[in-house]
Order: sequence, then C-alpha cells, then structure tokens
Amino acid sequence: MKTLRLNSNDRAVLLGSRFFEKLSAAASDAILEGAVVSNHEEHDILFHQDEPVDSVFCVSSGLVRVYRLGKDGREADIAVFPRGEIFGENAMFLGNRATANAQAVESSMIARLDSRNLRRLAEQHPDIAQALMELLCRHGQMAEDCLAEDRLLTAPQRVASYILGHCPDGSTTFSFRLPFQKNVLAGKLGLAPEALSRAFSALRRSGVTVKGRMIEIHDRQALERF
Amino acid sequence: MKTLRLNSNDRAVLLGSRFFEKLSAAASDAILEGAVVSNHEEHDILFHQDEPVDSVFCVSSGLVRVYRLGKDGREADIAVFPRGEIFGENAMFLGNRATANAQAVESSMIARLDSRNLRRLAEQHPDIAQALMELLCRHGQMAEDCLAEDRLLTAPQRVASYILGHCPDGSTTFSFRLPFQKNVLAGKLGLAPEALSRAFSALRRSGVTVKGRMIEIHDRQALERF
DNA sequence: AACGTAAATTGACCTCGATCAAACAATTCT
DNA sequence: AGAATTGTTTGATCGAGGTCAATTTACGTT
Repeated sequence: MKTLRLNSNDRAVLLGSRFFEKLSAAASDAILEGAVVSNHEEHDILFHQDEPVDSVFCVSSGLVRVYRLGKDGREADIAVFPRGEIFGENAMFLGNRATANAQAVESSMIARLDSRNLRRLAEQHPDIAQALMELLCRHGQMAEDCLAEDRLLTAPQRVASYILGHCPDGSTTFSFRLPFQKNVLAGKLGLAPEALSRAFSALRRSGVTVKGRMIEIHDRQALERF
Repeated sequence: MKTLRLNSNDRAVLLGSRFFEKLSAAASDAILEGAVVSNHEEHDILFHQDEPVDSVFCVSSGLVRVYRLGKDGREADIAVFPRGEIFGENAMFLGNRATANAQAVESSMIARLDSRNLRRLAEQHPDIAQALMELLCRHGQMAEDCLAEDRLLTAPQRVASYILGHCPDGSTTFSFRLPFQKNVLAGKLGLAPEALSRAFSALRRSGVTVKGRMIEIHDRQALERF
C-alpha cells in the first residue's frame, strides 16, 4: 500500500462530490492542501473503532463500509460510502477517536485530509464550516433513516425502498445495476444475505426482475404499495 | 398554549446544557436573543415530518420524543430529549423541513430559537459554528449507536446497555430512577412495552431489581456479560 | 471454453420479539 | 376511601428473519 499526493483524477472526483460542490476553488484547494491518497485492497481495514484518527477520509475510487463490532464478533454496518463520499469526520469532533471500523469493500483509493487543517479552515471560513455542518447533518440523517427503516419496514419493504431510491421520479418502469455485491447490500440493509435473497424473490411477484446485479422494475406503484 | 419570552429559569436550564457550555456569555445571549418559550401538554405535537420549521428547539422542562411514522401508522422513535437538550436542528440544513415528528411526552416547556438568526451567528462566530458541529455530531452518533445496538443486541442486552449507561464507572452496585415511563423507554429502545417488561424480568436473574421506576443493580459484571 | 473459487439461492429449522388478550398495579379523580 | 383510568406485567400465539447445510449460479483465471 503506497501513499501518494492526489493526482488530477483524485482531485476531480473529490471536487465533484457533494461536500465540495458549494465551496470556492480556493477553499477546496486549501482543504486538499497536503492531502494524500493510498491504495487499499479488498478487505483492508482503514481504521478500527476507538483507535486515534487524525484524518477525514474520502473515497477517490472503490467502496468503503463503516461498521461496528458486537462483542460476539458479529458486525453491524452503519453506512456504505461509494466514490466521492467523505467519511470518518466524526472523529474530528470526538477527541480524534474513531467510533466505528472502516473497511475497503473492494480495491479502493482513499484520500486522507488532515483534520487539524480542516478544523482550522472551518474556523476561518464560514462557508467551509457550513459545508461541514451539512455533511454532518446528511450523515446523521442517513443513520436516522436507516434506524427508522429498520424499525418500521420488513425486509422486502426495505429492499423495495432501496430500489425506489434509485428510480427517477417520473418513470413507472426502469432498470439499474447494483453498485456493489448483494453481500454488501444485505449488510447495508441490516439483513443476512439469505434474507436479501428471499426479499428479492418476494418482490419478483411485484414486477421486480433480478438478473445478477441488474434490477428491473416493471411496476413502480406495486413497489410503492409493498 | 401561551408563548412567552424566556424567564430566568429557562435561561439557566439552556445555558447549563451541553450546547452552550463552551460558548461565551455574549455568544449565548446572541443566540437566545428573540427566543420564545411555550408550554405544551402531554401528547402535543411540536412539529410534523415534512412540515416547514424555522426554529431550533430546546427542552426547558419536560420531555420530547422525536419519531417517524410508517405508512401503516406505526411509530419509530429516533430519539428522546430530556430537559436541556436541543433538537430539530436538522431542518436548518435541509431546507427548513422537518425530517421527523416531535411530540411532548409529558407537559413540557419548549424554547424556540430562530434558525435564521442562529445560522447568521454561526457564520460570524466560529465558536458557535463549532458548537453546532458538535451538536450535529452528537446527534449523528446517537442515531448510529442506536442503529448498531438494534442490529447487534437482543432486547435484554439493549436494556442492560441502557442501565449500564447510567452506572457511574467505579461502582459495582447502584440504583437510579428511570427518567420517564417504561412506555417511553421501550420506544427509545425500539421495543414493544411487553418486550421491555420481559427483558427486565430476564435481567432479574442477573441481579437487577425493578420496583416501579426504581432500578437497582447488584452485580455490574453480570450485566456487562449479558 | 473450461476450470476453480466465490457469491447467491434454496430449504429446514429455530429463536426472538410483535401482537392480542387478560390480569394486575399504580395513579388520578371525585 | 373508592372508582376510574392508565400503565405494566404475564401468558399464548404467530411471523419475520437468523443460522446452518446443500446446491446452484456467476465470475475471474488460465
């Protein structure tokens, strides 16, 4: 695993992300100043819960899973971050300790921004502070959404909700490719892989076709009713 | 329900809260400038999901439950806020729309801070922005903790974890009074009241005594092992 | 194309917690 | 105090989803 400065592709990915979109080029440059990027193989651990962490992380390519460990060794996914997403920012506000584990789900390029630098910039530039607040808020919302879905929806309903989240508003029929293995989707939805599989086959009766990673929806309404 | 300016007691409660603790008196005064407080009866709804909200809320006295509604009418608690806690700040960053419902669990005094004012202050004062970021982070963590516990722990384990959260570090034996009805605790832990009841009786075998709202722990280790 | 490995599916079983109903306890009200 | 209301516990039943084992399918490699 080598650590390098960002190349132009890394920069482009990060700058195109939600976090940077409202920031000026100058502000973005200041944040990325001194950032490094490193390559991680599938299953590599990026940080462990309770470990000191003095960076904020950003997925330049690949996929990262953030999860907690139960004392029996079972794992609970908190979030899954695809290319362009920032994660690990919580440690910045909690004594530089990670509150979860992070693992590369596939071979990934991970950028690291120095959190001291970011904190200093946030003090000086209200728009950076604002961007950070929006990031924290989005991540809080993600967790709340997840919690509410876990508590309110059955497995097939959660899967239906996930699919609908990928459906453009107007269309009644559409298809898309899962951005990761079903494995990972199951974890993200808080399900065992077997349960995800059964959920898909339950949805088949409502016009959902699954072939490998391809998902086809034939009747949006039926899904919404589910 | 009358709306008034804050009295000295309200101010004292808010200023003693986590959010204000690191802020200067001047900063706190500026935030509380124009704040109003109103009385709400048990079960009063403070705001509904998707409704426009242009305040940040603070519990001056009483108890507030934040929850989402499933389409079948079932409710899932996201968080419960006791006296001194701030809530509803998410709407500030999401187009002034509430992402959940909030309800007074008991007769409560609720302070309302103007969110435009707060946003403006955060732009001008880095320490206020910092306090907001810490608030957002704590609330995000709360949701993540909850999610992880839901996914990793059984009902009795969640209850044990809740009890241990109230146990001072050193002591092996101690007791405390539940800060709200079992009803509410059940919701907070994502359980039906019956399940909470059964969880308590399962813990009885591990040295937990429950009499009304009083909880007594006789063997901390046993609880931790559970 | 064929092989080997890893992922996904299916079936059988079992546990946990939701739900419904009823008994019981604790408050509040008169 | 006694009645009425509300909260809590207990019992019985049921269904959702976890786990384990056995296939089947998909995919990367040669």
